[in-house]
Amino acid sequence: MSRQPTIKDVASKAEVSFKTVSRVLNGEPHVRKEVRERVLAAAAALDYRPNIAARGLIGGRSRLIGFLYDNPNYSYVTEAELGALQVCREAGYHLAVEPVDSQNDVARQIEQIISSLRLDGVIMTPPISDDASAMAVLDRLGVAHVRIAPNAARESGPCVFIDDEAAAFALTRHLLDLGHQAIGFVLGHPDHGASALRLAGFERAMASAGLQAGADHMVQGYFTFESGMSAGHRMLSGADRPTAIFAANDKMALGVMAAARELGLAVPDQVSIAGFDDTRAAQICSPSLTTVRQPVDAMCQAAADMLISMSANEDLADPALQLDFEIRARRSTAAPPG
Amino acid sequence: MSRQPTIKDVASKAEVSFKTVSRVLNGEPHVRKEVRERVLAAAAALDYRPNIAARGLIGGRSRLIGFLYDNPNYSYVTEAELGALQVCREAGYHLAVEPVDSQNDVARQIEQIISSLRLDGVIMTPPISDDASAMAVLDRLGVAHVRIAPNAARESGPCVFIDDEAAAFALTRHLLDLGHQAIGFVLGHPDHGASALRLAGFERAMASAGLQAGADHMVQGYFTFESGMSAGHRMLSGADRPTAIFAANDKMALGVMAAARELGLAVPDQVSIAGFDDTRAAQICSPSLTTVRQPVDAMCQAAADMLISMSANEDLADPALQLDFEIRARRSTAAPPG
DNA sequence: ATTTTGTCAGATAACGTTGTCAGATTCGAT
DNA sequence: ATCGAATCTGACAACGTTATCTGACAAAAT
Repeated sequence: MSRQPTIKDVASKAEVSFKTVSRVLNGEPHVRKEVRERVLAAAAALDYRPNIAARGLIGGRSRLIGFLYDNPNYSYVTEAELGALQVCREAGYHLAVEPVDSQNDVARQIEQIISSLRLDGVIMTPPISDDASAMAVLDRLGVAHVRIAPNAARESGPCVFIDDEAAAFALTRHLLDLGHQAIGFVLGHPDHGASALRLAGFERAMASAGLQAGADHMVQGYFTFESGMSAGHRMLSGADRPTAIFAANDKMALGVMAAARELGLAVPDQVSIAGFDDTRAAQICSPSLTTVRQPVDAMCQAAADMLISMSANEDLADPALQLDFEIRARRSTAAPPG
Repeated sequence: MSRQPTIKDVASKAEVSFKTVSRVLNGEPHVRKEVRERVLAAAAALDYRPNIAARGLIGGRSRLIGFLYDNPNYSYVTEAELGALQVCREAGYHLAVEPVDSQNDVARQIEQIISSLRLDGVIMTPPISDDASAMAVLDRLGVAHVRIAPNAARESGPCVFIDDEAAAFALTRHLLDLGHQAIGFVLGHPDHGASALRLAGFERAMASAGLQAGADHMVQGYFTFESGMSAGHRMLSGADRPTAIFAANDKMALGVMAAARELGLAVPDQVSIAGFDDTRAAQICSPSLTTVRQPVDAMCQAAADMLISMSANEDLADPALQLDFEIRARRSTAAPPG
């Protein structure tokens, strides 16, 4: 276990001052090519790696990006993390993952995380990407941030999103095109910004077909399996049950599917079910679930890219980036019975 | 955006030298109670938080713990992360999450991560907790590490695990107690250490009942849904199909369940299915899956605790910590038909 | 009263890097 | 040859903290 080589070790090996080594390593100009190569060779020979703490101390830049979330959805978080991580690593940055408990004082938690870690920037995933107090803290501390799929205030700062409204519209159209008319909708968690947009897309598609979902075909859910199941029970037990149910996320759709099974209704023969997110479970379940794919990893890749540019004081080409969604039509949807 | 308060700001507010502040904040002795309280009050008033970079620079301790994984299982990783994170935060540490690609040179990747981040310690999750070259690098660099659920060399360093063999034994006993005799087994990924142990537990339980699984009732899987499905097809299409199948993890069990459904076999009436891990999907699926619960979060909490103690140069009470598993008997297992 | 011991507090040096500035060298133009 | 400008290089300070040493003071022992 030998000491890590420092910049001075490289300097003496390359027979230059340690400042010159610093210049070479940071790609600064004014170094002769011959010297540059000598330094590079020495650094490589010693397998030198700069001390991130020392760098952070002087420059204020920690080369650390925070990934903040409060999301019980495992696959979402992991996929998001992976996307961010990939970009970070390529740029020599690292990711500090920090769960936040949005029940308690979010602003305080975030302030703690930021100031103890001196993060260069943070990625805010839903639902905290819509937490106004959290955003206020970030602004006050002057910390760069990119929001993933926020609902409100897309103009007010960098963010990455898909067009939830258009996606919900497209998925509803898919159901309408199959011939469904009585379509139920399970609303998402009221605190998640996307919920309202998905509802709007659903309603617009219905209206475009001259239809309107009845009040008993619109049930509030909370993005959980259980809430989907109870919503499913409620809609499918009624007299005029819908022939298709669109749940605002996959977990609720799986809940609806469980309810259908308990009630002895075949999917998709008697009732079609669709979700939103394209989680792994949507691919695995039986029948596989028709859903909307959000490019979660690409979104977080883009976010990390933006933050790294920002911390290098570059201007962002586009602070509000919209990525494409994709409809994944699978086995859980089919033409209505009769 | 005002500058973060430094230790000197606290010092001048409390009217002591900045070194005294440092003493108070680090809980060092030789500070009068009155002074200590004055300093604490000043620190609180300024909302002072130490600069982690400066600390890391001087002490060599980064207060950063690495969480290394190469595991396609989302829920496992997230739950593990959460457990570690919780402990870290309480102790003022942070977690750097680093996926590793075990296809390529693991040792080199780890060396890069460690030396660029100066991690105080790393948590190694399966399957890399069994990668000998990775362990060799960690030893060489003198980085503290705790392995989660390793197979090999439990004596050779700190680790946390459950008794996979006993758990597989207990679950197999559960099937035997229900009256099953023809029990199939889907083996885990050969690179994961737990696979061999789970197989051993299964075989011991079978032997204890005077039984032995035939070769066509033992199929190699790879911990994926797809491998489980193909294994299920193979076992359930044969002439003497088993009345119960025990898959070495939940994903494969779900695959077996899908295969059963495709073959028109009712679960659990015609065939019982059991898994291992108690993933979220095991609770959600229909019928819900009988499985073994590993306390993944508790395991990682313990690992983080151990690393923090180690970085404070404390001795570990027990470098090889065994936690308890739990059998979750659910709806996917029942008495055999007939 | 004087010495010894112990407790408390401060001054100063380090940690490894980047920023600032000044000095040295090279080159082209007079 | 001589100067000016550009290019290159190095010395030194700075970042915010902890470690080490040294000094001041009080209490206890002579």
